[in-house]
Amino acid sequence: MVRSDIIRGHLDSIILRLISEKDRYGYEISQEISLRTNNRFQIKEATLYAVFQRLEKKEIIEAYYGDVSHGGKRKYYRITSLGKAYLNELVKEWSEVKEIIDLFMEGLE
Amino acid sequence: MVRSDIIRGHLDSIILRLISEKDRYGYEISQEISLRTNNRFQIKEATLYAVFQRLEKKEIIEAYYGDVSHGGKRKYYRITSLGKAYLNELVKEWSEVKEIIDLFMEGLE
DNA sequence: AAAAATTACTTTGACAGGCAGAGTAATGTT
DNA sequence: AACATTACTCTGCCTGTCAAAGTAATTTTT
Repeated sequence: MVRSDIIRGHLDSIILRLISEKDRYGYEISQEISLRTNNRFQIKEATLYAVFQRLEKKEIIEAYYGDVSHGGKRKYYRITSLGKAYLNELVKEWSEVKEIIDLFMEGLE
Repeated sequence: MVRSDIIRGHLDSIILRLISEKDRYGYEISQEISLRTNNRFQIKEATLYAVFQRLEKKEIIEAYYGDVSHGGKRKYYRITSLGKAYLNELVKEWSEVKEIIDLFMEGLE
């Protein structure tokens, strides 16, 4: 399990990416992250919903209620056009961050 | 300039790596980071000295005073054997973090 | 030689992201 | 009925980073 304070700051990217594939609800995203990372990383509930609030406030995502299938009512999120642009920036930023940190980690692997 | 909250959590690695090359003092590290990253990233003074305190407390680095050359007295840091082991862990962790985040950033570049 | 710039470190207080823990509510399973 | 699971919300705390202000010595400029 990867420490979450090392992923810190990249949660927006991860969540946005998943929402950009298709509209999703919180619980689904949480499970999808565990699944794709093979349980090497799990997002905490409190964190996930905090991210939603932040992104919604910035109009990067928007919410609508879906049907109640099983369990509580699902709140779906879709990415806005602003959000798509933002995600694009994040992707570029990530490749720059990788370069920079690699500069210092090289020769130690 | 890369946002520093995206580098957050990797400062220990960057600083430790530089100290592991040879004993260094704060100001030197700050300049070395700017230099190596070509000013794409600059560490803030307050942050740098906070990192030193944290690492010293955990016995990952240790300090000694060097000669006063120009400006204030230099406080040098050396990496301890505990620190070397820790740095090793950080390097491994970094490659895992890269893998995980890349999982979500793929197909968007 | 006084003034300004640079080198070098420290401390305080604030902010933001992440999280534990507790709670609400509906549905499915035993 | 009791329990497990799905699903979301809220409060209060912790930690890392940073702006701002300060101390102090040396070098450069005027």
